[in-house]
Amino acid sequence: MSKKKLVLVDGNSIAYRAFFALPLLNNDKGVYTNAVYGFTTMLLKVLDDEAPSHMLVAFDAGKTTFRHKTFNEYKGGRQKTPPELSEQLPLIRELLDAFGIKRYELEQYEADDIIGTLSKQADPKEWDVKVITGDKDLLQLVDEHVHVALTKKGITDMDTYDMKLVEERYGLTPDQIIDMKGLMGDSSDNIPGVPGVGEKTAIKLLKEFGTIEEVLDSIDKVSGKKLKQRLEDNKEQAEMSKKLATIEIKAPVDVKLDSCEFVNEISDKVIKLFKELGFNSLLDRVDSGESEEGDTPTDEIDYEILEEVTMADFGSDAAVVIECLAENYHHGDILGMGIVSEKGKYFIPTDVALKSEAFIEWLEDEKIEKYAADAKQATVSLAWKGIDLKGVKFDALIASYLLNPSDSSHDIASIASRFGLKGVSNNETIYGKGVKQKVPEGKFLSEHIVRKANMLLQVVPRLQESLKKNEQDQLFYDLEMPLSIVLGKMEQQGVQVDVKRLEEMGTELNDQLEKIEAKIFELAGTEFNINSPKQLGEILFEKMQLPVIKKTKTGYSTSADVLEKLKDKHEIVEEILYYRQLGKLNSTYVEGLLKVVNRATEKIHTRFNQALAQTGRLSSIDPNLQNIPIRLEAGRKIRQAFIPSEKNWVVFAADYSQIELRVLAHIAQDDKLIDAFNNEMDIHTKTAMDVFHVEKDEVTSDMRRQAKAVNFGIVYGISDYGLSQSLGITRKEAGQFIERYLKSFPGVKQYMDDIVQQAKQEGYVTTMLNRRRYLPEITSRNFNLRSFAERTAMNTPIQGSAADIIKKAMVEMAKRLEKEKLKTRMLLQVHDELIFEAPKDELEKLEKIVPDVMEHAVQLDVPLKVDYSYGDTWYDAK
DNA sequence: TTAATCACGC
DNA sequence: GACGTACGTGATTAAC
Repeated sequence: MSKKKLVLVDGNSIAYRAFFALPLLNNDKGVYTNAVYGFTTMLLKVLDDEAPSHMLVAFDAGKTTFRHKTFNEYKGGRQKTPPELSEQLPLIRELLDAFGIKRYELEQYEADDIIGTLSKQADPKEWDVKVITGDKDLLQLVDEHVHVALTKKGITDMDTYDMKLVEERYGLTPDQIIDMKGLMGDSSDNIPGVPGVGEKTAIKLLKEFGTIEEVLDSIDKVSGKKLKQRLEDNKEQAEMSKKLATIEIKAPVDVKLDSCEFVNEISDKVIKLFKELGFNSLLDRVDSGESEEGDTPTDEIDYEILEEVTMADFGSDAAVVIECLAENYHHGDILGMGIVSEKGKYFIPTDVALKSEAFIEWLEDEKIEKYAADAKQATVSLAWKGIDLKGVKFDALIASYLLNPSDSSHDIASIASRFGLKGVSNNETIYGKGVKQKVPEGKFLSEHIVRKANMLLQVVPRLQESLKKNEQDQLFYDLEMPLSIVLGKMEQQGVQVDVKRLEEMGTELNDQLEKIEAKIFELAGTEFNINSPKQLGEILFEKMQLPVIKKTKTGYSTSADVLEKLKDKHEIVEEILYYRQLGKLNSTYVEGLLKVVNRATEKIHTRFNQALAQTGRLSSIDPNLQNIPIRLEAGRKIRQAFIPSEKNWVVFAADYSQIELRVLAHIAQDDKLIDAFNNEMDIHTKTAMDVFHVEKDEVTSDMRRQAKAVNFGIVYGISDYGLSQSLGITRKEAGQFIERYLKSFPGVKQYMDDIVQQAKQEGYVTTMLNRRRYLPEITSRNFNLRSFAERTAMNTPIQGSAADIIKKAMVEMAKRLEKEKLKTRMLLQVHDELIFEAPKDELEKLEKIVPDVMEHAVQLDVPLKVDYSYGDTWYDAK
């Protein structure tokens, strides 16, 4: 096994160096950037030269350190850090975060001590360590496996010291560097040393005697009367100086070396930051610097445009790109197809492809393994053409998402640039955007598509390797890949809509809205746009003088919770709330849904985004079918418009009961919660019992309501503020409430503490099926950012595991329906709920199968419970 | 075109 | 005590 390479950077030292080495640059916004720039060039050079597998940048923490206890004047008299430099330090931190490089600082310790501790922690059998600094003191750390690179002049020019070079330059062992500094002192750190002793004398003495102690013990033998006297007079000072100069190698650093793992990918964040900072030359460097041979968008690429496919001889392991211009692949034509494999690079015009039996056979051959950039997109857009794409074993989109859900885009160009590959332009460059979007002519189009396929082929092995390293193979191959096929089928199947019913609702809503509008105008004494928060605010809080409850950045808040509080102040408020409610129904649901109904089939085809939500959930767009109203009856009626697509069929809906809290019980291993679920207790009542210390029959409905809100908060990771809002209590009370909850459920408390610690150590949290979410902000000094990251750390494993479970259930369900040869179709997923349409005569079977599959998707230490129902419309399946 | 506000679901 | 507070999608308005 090859050794791991750890690079430790002395952040402050390098920042200082960079600042003073470079002229005071500033970018177009007037922000000083010279230190950041210098730091970045150093970083890029180190990444290039050292190719570290692990990396950490240490910073000095506060003003005082443990050394001040020894010597109050330590670092005294030092010039204050110039503000032009200190204002750049946060940017450097941001930069490191963008690079995904771990950074660390520790109260009472200096960066040196962190570096010393970590470098000595690294087992020489496993690690090679390289320290980057501008401070000679760190040379004391050099040993067989720890090397120190010292900046010479500028910042990128460095000498690497091993034991030999230290000996060569100083004639001393690394340990003796400390003694040297003890003797000669250090004016920059205000370490006194022995007056009159400089580097030369110090080295001479140490060569002769070995250490300060030995020098002092045998002062008699020192030659030179003056020197003798000076040593005699400054004995204690010399010893203290040595102590000050000694780097602590047992500092309480709570970083595991393995958590400093570093992957050298230039992320979008880095690019974005470089742009903000105006680092254009660096942009070019990261853009083209590391690309493979013949691999930039301007380099030529050799490919064949096929005018006919009689023999589909593309081999296996082929990258397939089915290009659609329309964002919505349910309608919109295929622009063309790109195939790249060992056999060659090809562009196939859509018409050529569609009339080639051989090619279609190739696409449909399960045994021919293919790679896709977006498998669901490719599958569904081909399905609309009657082609059943099969054999897709790798989807780059999903792989990229699993590796880091927070990356902003997972298209081929973005993935490629993260690996430092630049052989493909992004879609926007080729097609433009907005109104200017158009398909480029001839070669531009085919070349772009082929480049994509070509790049796909290159990134696949890299993505595979990363997945393996993260132990996400199973998650990818056994869960998300099969799920994408299932989702594609659900999308293409679509949901039948009762258009007439929707239109009726629309007419009715419009009538009502008109009436309410008239009434509001009358009450207000004037006409205005009720939909404009600005105008509404003016009417309510200026003209009508209602009390201002809350303000927003731009004016008065008119949100529902504010209006709710003003209800009894004026009749108009209730009318406005009602107007809002109906307005929302009409515009978003009635009109919105009608807009996306396929007029020929009267079906709606949503698209599930499988690579977006940070927690692992799905999302649904065009339209969003995961937020169809249910809470209020008026809205719930919208569901009457969702009907089965065949006669004598029903809508069948099954949902997990309290899946998140069950997952929490399991993950946290909280005995009380586990018991509660094992005994099929009402979980909110049980929570109320424990939090309020009352018996079951003493739980009032208000207690239960509050307990429910707390449970809600636990599941969604809301803050004390969030809870205070939902319960209408103060933040303090909400905080105490949460505390009481955690006291009542010590297992949960333990879990919450542990998971935050873990996130700090590893930099990410995981779900039951090893989905990851990185939380770089968990070490932020900004309270808000850090708190948010902490809550996310607690919440993501819960919500994400729940997402894992229902996804697994969906894959199993699809298999089961097929195996049992049922006609029932899965249509929608709404986070903890699956919606089917089913022939009535399959109901009996479904009532067994659906709960069975869903409840046994995974094995937890508490039972999973599924409720189900069915009816003639979605509304009736309640 | 973009940001801000609001509202719907889980 | 900061400061803006689960995740999404979508409609609307208003300023650019």
